[in-house]
Amino acid sequence: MNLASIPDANLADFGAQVACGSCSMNPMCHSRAVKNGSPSPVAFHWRLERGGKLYTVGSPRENVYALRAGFLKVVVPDAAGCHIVRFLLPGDVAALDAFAGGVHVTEAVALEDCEVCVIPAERLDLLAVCNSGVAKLELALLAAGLADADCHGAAVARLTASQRVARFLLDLSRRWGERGFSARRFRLPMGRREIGDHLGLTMETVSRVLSDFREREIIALSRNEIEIRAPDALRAESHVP
Amino acid sequence: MNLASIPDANLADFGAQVACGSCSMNPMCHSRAVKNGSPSPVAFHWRLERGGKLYTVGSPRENVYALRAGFLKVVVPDAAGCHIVRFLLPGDVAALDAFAGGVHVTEAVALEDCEVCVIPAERLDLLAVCNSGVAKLELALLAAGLADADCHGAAVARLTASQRVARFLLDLSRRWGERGFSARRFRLPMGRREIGDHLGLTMETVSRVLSDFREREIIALSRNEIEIRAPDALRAESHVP
DNA sequence: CGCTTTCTTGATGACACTCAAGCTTTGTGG
DNA sequence: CCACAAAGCTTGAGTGTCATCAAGAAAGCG
Repeated sequence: MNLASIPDANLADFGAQVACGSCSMNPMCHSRAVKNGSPSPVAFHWRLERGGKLYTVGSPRENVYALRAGFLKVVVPDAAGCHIVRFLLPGDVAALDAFAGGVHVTEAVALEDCEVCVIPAERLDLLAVCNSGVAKLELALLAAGLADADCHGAAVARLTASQRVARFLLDLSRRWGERGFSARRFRLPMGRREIGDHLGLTMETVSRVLSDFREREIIALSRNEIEIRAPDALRAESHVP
Repeated sequence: MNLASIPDANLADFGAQVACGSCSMNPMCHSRAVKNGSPSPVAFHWRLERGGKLYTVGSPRENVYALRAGFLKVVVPDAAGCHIVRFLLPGDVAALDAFAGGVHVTEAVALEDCEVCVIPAERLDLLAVCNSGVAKLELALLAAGLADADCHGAAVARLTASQRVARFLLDLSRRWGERGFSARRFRLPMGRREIGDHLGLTMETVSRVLSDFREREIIALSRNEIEIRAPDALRAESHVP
């Protein structure tokens, strides 16, 4: 069954559904091979409760997932305190990290109830062999992830706390915007501690920086939601002086 | 011309030549398609002087490179001070970052005189279409790079200066070992400042940590060379207590 | 040999972490 | 519906690690 054929009623209780149009996997779901009768890449959908894990460290590569609704964090349980590698929004793809050794080196945890499109790895491999467009899509997704990771590493290594938080907010804003949602006002599905775990800061520091931005009227905050009042000020804050 | 067919005399002045056997691209050079008469992936070899750039930020995707001799640093010129994303040793592959947008988002600079196998992107794409093993190799290389980047990001975000330096040394040691060189005693082709730019530290801090390790007889140092005297102590130092 | 570059070492200070307490929101059971 | 508990957030005070500034030593290079 293809994504487009899922009746909306099944997802009625999800607020932020992604249109398939802005999903990273979209080109694959609509590839010529699929139209010509190849099995659809999406085997089925899966619900995941808040706190549930899509896959864990060490588990074998079985599926790739397109996040349809909800939010995930991708975690490296390496150091004490668990570093959060990235947050995934609807339309993002998870489980690309097992292409190397056939085993996951990270784990993906639901920040709230999620729904994902499950794409069996075998089926994906089959599609990639038949269709070079799919193979290129895989490469592009991985390369984009690599570029993001490198950029994030650079930021965490060199920037001050305010710069990191400013960047983080701008990044989230951009990604929401790319999906057709408001880039000025959006939900923050992760807690302060999780933002800190992502940016290499403590919960307290994140809270202090956000309070500072609020006092300077750069942002407005309500626990789980944020409004960016002065994007330019935020950009100025995020750059090296 | 294939790698194996290059007479050794051409490379006589390179000390640390990699055996093709330990090159990441090895499976591709010896793929069935190549044996059956497909064009060899390596179009030609290229020399690069110390300080020269293999590719720069914004340049289009033209080639992929296998580092045959010498050392490279991969740099994100994003922040002031230029963050060094990773160092490449002989046998490593460069220029994988342009698969996403078709444009490089990093640049690769030679730490000393280098020789690289130049693999035209078109030829690689062609091979990947014909041979799913090559396609899988590309994916595996990218996924491994992604895992490394995530892991490095986590380390830089959460570890102390000594922990980061210890990890860096152990990582270099492991990689030299994997290539058949001594994992106990090896060259440090990069300067202190460059180590710092990689680890998110200053030159001075790197120097202090190295001096400390030397005083504790964990390592022995001579500017460009290092001997790891107590690997276990280094491992202990690199872990979170 | 003098020059430049790189590395080392010291003193000082800033930024973010730690510890700690109070506050707000969320969830649960009577 | 309220009271209470639990979790998360905010804010403050003190401390430690690492950056900064600065000067001197060692190594490379013409």
